[in-house]
Amino acid sequence: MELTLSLGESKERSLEEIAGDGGDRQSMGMELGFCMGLGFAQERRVEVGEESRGGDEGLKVEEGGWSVDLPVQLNLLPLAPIPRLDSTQLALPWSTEDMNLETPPVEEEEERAAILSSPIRMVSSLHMNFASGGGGVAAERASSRGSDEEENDKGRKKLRLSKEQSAFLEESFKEQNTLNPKLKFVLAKQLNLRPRQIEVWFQNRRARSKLKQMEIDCEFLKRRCEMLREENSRLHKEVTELRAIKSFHIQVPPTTLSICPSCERVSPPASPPQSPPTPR
DNA sequence: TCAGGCGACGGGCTTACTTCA
DNA sequence: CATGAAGTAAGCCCGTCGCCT
Repeated sequence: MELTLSLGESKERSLEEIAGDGGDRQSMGMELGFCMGLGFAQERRVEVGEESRGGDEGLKVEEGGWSVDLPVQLNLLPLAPIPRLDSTQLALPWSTEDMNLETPPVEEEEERAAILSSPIRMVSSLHMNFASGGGGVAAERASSRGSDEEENDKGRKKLRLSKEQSAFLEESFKEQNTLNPKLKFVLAKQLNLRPRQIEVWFQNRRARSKLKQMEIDCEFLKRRCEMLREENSRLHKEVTELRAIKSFHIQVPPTTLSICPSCERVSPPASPPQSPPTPR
């Protein structure tokens, strides 16, 4: 789905341009991308790839929605594509599915390297061990989930991540909303979850973030639409007035017209036509 | 009891890589 | 050796299910 909205006459960028050469077309497929021009003098731009990135951007996203300060052009863009690591390059010695967390397969050094190479510095600074009871009941349930699943193939086990686990993942997501294989395994190990769970969490998080962003954008567009409607009606009124003046101008010879010094409007001559024009 | 949140899953698509004729 | 088709693996998105609060 590519939503393109264009209002007004300001110059806009096409989605193709926005996507750029290096854009990941696959992930672009469902990204919300639109460009809205409103025909004002300045240009502002908001890039949306993650949830509500308020701050220094031209448009601030607040709890209640957008704080509108008359943007001219709004471009919602996907984040720059993040290069994926090939799993074969990583030479991971364990299966990507059903990893046995009881015996951590990541070498300490590898893990350290993954952490350091990752933009998620929180990972290294927090480096919690959720396996040692820090994760609470959910973590315990999570740790025993592997064997549970083998016993219980038919029904999917419902797991609630602990607050700590959620917060940790949230921090990771803020830094980078996509996973590379190494990071996935590092997070899985640190949170005592399966890599698949990390993967699913990120997928769901992206989906929900996108949904939330769309709601915000929708709200913003509604407001803009309303503002434009009001302006449109105001301009219509002005046009009507000008037309009335113009038609009057055609009927009355210019020599008989006068301009009111106070309101600067063209006034018809006072009757009778022989008398000098009197300002209104 | 009901609604919403959220973890989990399956299916479809794309991309990168490998194999083979 | 170069090349294109077919196969495979992995990741992502989307829609949905169903448990839990």
